[in-house]
Amino acid sequence: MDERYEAQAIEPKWQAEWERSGLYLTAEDRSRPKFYLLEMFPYPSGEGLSVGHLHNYVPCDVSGRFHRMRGYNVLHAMGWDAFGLPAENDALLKKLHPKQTVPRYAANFKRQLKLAGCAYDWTREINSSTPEYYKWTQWFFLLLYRRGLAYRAVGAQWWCEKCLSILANEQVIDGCCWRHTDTPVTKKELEQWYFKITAYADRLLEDLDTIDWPERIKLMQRNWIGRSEGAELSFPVADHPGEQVKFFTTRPDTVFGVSFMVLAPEHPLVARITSPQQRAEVESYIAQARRQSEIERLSTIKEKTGVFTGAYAHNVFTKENIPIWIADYVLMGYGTGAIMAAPGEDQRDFEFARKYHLPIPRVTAPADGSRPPADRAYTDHGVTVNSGFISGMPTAEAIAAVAKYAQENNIGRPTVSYRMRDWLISRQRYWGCPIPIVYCKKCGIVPVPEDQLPVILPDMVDYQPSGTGRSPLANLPEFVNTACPGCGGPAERETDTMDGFACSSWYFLRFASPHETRAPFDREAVDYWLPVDLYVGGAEHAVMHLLYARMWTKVMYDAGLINFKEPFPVLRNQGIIWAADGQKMSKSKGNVVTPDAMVDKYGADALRLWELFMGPFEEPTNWNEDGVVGTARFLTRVWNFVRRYVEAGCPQGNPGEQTRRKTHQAIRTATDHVERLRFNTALAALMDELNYLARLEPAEIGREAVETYVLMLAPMAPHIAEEMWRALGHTDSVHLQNWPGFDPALARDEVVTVVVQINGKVRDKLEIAADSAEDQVRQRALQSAAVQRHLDGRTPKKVIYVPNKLLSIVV
RNA sequence: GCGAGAGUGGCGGAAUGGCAGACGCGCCGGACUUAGGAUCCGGUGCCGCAAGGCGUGGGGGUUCAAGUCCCCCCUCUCGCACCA
Repeated sequence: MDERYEAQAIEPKWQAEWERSGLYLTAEDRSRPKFYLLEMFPYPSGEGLSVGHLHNYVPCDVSGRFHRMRGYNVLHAMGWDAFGLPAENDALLKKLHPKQTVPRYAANFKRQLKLAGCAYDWTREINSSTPEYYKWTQWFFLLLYRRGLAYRAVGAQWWCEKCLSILANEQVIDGCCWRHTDTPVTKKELEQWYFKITAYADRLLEDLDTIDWPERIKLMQRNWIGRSEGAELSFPVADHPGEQVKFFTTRPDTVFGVSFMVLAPEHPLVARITSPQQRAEVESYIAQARRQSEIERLSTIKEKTGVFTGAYAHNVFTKENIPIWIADYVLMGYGTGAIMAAPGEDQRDFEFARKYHLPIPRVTAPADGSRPPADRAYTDHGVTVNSGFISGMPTAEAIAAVAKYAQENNIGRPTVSYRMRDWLISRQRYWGCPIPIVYCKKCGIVPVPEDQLPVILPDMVDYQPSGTGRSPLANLPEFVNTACPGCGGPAERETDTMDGFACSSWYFLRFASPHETRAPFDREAVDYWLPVDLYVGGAEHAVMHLLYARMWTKVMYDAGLINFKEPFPVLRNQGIIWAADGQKMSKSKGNVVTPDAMVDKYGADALRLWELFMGPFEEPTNWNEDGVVGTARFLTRVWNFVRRYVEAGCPQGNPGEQTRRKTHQAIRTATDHVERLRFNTALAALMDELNYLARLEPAEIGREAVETYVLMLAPMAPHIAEEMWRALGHTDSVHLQNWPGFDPALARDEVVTVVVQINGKVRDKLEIAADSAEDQVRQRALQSAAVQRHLDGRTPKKVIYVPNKLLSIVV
């Protein structure tokens, strides 16, 4: 071993050697237990990886290496989420083609991951923008189509002026585009393809209970799905025979308190029922609502506004005619776009009724007999009053009674409503997976037959989005014009491409058999490897990728393609690493720290250790380069410790009892903490052990302590561990060894410190043989001078003994 | 507004209701050095010469014992935000 630890000298050497020997290739030994470790599919951006990104990749790498040493067959592979708007927007900005930029960026990511010593089986690398991959994305589209889960519909949809494309609901954040957070989305009327994710709403909701995910993420999905039970009812419109207002309510028990109705301004009924006198006012209100941005419209602070249509609905329960209004607090996108207003029991309706002097009947009274508050709605459950046949019923009973009555009298039925809408997947952009559909005048919508897949994304020089609502592919006659697969006659191809999230909805299956050409995956390989044992990624995908991938998995399950219902039974979110200034790391802010710079300065192992040590894996924290100095220093100390031992001739040694105990305790702690992804404290345990061992002589340390130390360091600092392992005389890689086990008997403390408290204050500490009897401990304590001083002659009233920990005396 | 999470030394952070501050950074002192952003040794929550006292956002409570459990309040982060 060299006298000085030089990371730059040993790291490239071992990386080359591991690659040469195929150390990280996945073993296809299906007799062993498997461990499928996966990080979320990264989009390889032109900025490259920062030390922030590594806070995901390094800990995962440690977990993978750890599991490999524990005897698992580990699948850990990497690929690129290369299709989609981010890649295309970047290429447009740089006046290049994504076909050039994507491979270049991906290669850079790969180089950086290797630089950091992350162990992937690169023979399994995938790229969603290659025909070998997107052929199967198209195949899945057809699977969904066949199963009635892909359909075309016209509707007003979210449009981003910067993306020049339609977006899915999930991709609109605070009224802005998820990729352009300063750009409010607008609505555009287009015919689009949808995936029927709502058909899976209940299962997506229920199965959340079966998976081990952060509660926060589960909650976000539950809220996003937004299931609510209630009833759909309808009231006839007075003087408009045949017209009805259909509405959804979660509180059918309040129907007797309904004093007006409200429609969304876009509701189709508005045009048909508005009276001539009200027409001008109604139309101007609709125009104004349309002009408002989504943010303005959804602002809850804003005072509610609305306009009377001049029409009345007949409340079939009270037999009264009630006015129909339009107001923008009613959303066309939820329920039926119409509500019954029960101002006594709904705060929004209450505010609206107050403003426009509409009646506020009270039909729910608090169960305790008190009066409902006068200045607001009473929204809690209670007892129904002033409500005909349901008067006197508790709210829950009244809800059921009205739903039953409605059904029996053809007024409505109990129903469930969801906040989640179907997933809109059409994108009017070039850089995406072509939708495998053909339009024929004679046959209509015709799916491209499987044997004609993939529909190749043609090369295009001029691929700028047009903004017309059609993809640039529409400008390529040789792409558009085709023969109908059904009748052979002239037909046109679909020119929209798929949302990039389609590609990432099945990629986790592809890693099991990445080169399979006859199917998206090999069934046997998937049966062995899937589902993913540990999935790690950022929380920002809570309602996008994670929801979509779950849906596709359920579709595949239903189709009998796979035997599991959830793709990611265990999910963890790594904490975000902010820049040193507390802001997001970004090129534009000039605060990005690259792994390249850190490796250059301190070495990959030191960088890796700091990524692990800087804080709990799942907690966010700020980047602080000073910490890398600390872990680099630690590695130097390890180096010198092992070097001293090697230079002493690697003595078997005769370690004392305490040294052996320290060693076995360190193994116990490190094993437990790495298992639970508590890398910071696992490393602290190793540092602590080094502090103890480093002051001993080589013969006192002995081979067991040194070797287990190097083995435990191996997943975290693979290069230095390999170098030291070889220096200890081994010819095979440290990464092929077993993780050390510990002997609980050896790890057990023989002598423990028992704290003596008097009235809750620590007055003395006793060194006592472990598991001493209480009597002995008590006797020892009473002999203590400090204890006697503080007892001051008083007799103990009560004594509590916690074995091996504490003796608490109360006087 | 609603929901979730968090608040511990100068800093990052440790602590199944049982010695608060492990481990590291920084800082102070020392050793070795021509030199130090190298290495090694010691110290380092606050007040106090000491004995001791005080300390986990603030206030109350439960307990022999509270960073940890309960109630109220403050601050920060995230998510949702007229979903009928």
